[in-house]
Amino acid sequence: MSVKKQPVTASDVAKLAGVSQSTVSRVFIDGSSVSAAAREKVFAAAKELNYRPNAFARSLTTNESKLIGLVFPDSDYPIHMETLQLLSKELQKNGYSAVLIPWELDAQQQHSIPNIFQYRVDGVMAASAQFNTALYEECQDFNIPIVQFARVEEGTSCSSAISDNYSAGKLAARTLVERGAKKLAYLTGDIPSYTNNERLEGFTEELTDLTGSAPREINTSYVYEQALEGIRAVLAADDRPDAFFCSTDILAIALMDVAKNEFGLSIPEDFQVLGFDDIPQASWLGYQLSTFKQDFNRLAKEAVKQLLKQVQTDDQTMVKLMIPVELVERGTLRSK
Amino acid sequence: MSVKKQPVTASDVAKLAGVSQSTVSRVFIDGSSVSAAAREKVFAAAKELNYRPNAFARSLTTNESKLIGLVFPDSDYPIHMETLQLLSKELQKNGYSAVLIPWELDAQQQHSIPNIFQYRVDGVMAASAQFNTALYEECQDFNIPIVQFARVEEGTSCSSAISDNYSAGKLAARTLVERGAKKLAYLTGDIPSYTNNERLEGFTEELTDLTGSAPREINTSYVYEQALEGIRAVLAADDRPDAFFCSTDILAIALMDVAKNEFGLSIPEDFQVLGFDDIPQASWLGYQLSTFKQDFNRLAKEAVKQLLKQVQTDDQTMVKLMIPVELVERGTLRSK
DNA sequence: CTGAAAGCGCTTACAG
DNA sequence: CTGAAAGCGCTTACAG
Repeated sequence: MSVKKQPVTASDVAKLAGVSQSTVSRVFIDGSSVSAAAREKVFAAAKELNYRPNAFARSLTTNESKLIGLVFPDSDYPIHMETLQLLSKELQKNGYSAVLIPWELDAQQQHSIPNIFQYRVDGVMAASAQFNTALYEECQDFNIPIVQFARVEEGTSCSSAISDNYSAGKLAARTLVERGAKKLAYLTGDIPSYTNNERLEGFTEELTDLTGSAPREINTSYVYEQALEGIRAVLAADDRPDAFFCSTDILAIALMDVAKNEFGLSIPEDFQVLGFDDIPQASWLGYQLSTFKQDFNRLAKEAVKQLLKQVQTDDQTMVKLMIPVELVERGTLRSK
Repeated sequence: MSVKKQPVTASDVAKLAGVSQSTVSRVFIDGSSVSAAAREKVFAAAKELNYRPNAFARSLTTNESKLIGLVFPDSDYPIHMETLQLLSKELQKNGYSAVLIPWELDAQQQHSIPNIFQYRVDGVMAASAQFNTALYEECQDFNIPIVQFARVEEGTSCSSAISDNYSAGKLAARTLVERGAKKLAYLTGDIPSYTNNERLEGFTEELTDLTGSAPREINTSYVYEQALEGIRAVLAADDRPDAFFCSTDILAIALMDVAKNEFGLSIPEDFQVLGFDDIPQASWLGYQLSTFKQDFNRLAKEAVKQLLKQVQTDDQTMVKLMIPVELVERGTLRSK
């Protein structure tokens, strides 16, 4: 074992400061009654000894760890890194730290999820696209609040902070119709999700209201390479849509890539495209994709706020926070 | 405060199993001597009560937390998410968990780094592009091993696992010259880094050996949007290079984007391009970028292995692990 | 192999 | 405001 420097404890500080250990402890607890004089002496001693309260010892008595388990996004989808930053910083701001819970566990490893609970996280933020049932049940068992970030798993009861996908869908329909689209399609991946359904529902309802007919729904894969084939089929057919609302920017980009590179088509002349997410690539020179931007900053703030509320109070009311989405116009829509 | 269920402790399990609390404890420690009979009884009781050893209590006595602080990548660079997954899973595999240390802290927040040390992480993995001096000093003070992932900060003494940038640079020069390039350039960003220097050095040395002259060095920004202007200037000038070795794929893509979209140039006809990283976009239809692929899987494995070695033994020898890089040929190089 | 007991570094009533 | 003491849930010599 490594020769770890003997850590300095509250008692060491107490000795140097000439006060009791209890007093040292109080100095580091907000709202404790300590005289200014004692406080000074303790701070001085603590600084000299480079003292840090031991969070483990603390949580042993307080029964709260100030640790939040973070189930983080699985794919390398371009915005996830930012999301993680936001979430982590927001937690930090509130005095909490994030412990990573790797989402991908095979059957044999399933038992390692419980391991995370050896650390007694106060709450769990689920930001992964996959939803881990074992994790969910474990949280239920231990009465640990869990909130879902930018996702909703149906059939579970946890709070969530998500973008207003339904309204985005409606706005997409309205916008595309306004710009003269006649044959609209909704291009999406292969994994069903609540957020995707909401978006499709909004899109369909609004379009039906406006034109009397529903959009064509095209299912392919969320993975660029695997989406290509399906897209080729759609573009090659006679009934090619003249407007696509894509459920991710990656899909929109895959669509544009095959349209331009393999079919010699122009956008928005041959068809209009609307994406979703506003990933960095959406603004690249070759794409200039019009898309919906999710307010991840606000999503993170709200999600953390809600989680901490559930952690710190008895109020376990499940709430679904809806954050508006913004249409970012670039070059893949016709002008009005 | 929330009504947290009273957690079940080793004593509860002991009572139910009809053994002492010490025995329960031993059952959950690998290598302790416990009779098979006792072990069975304890497991049964633990299962029934849904018992999880409290890691905080444990680390209070063992003086090790099995927690690794993870300073994670700052940008939304497309491969970082994968890296995080790999690192986190590798740690998990070894019985450790990762606590996030947000890298971006303004002056006022600098004190929040020390806070992370209230959790007594056993080691720190620095995977961020930025290097936080406060963190580094804190680690030194507390004698906490730190290893750098895919980066090296000069003037500090910590181990690191990085790609063999020097050899990649040499191979880039050799390859480009082989393919007939005469006017070679090295296109890079604005933030100097050890890894970038190594790559440039390899590139320069090999090129000088081969042709007698050094490459032209072009500095712009690592951010797509901000790189555009500099690239335009280079492409507009008379002395346009006929081959670019780019220090990131993002730069290579920005270069190709302006070349095609604004100058009507073709690649590799008008010039050849070699990237670095092999981000997902490199294989997109519109790019087909030839590039160097870093072996992040191996980097993660080695980095974790090294960190845990330093955590668990007295051997604090600083090592710099060099992982080979692979050239992925796609469409931006001429044929031999 | 196993139990009783001390101790890890804190917080928190309880007295004063 | 402050100190002495109990207690949080474990691990680990120490005896047996």
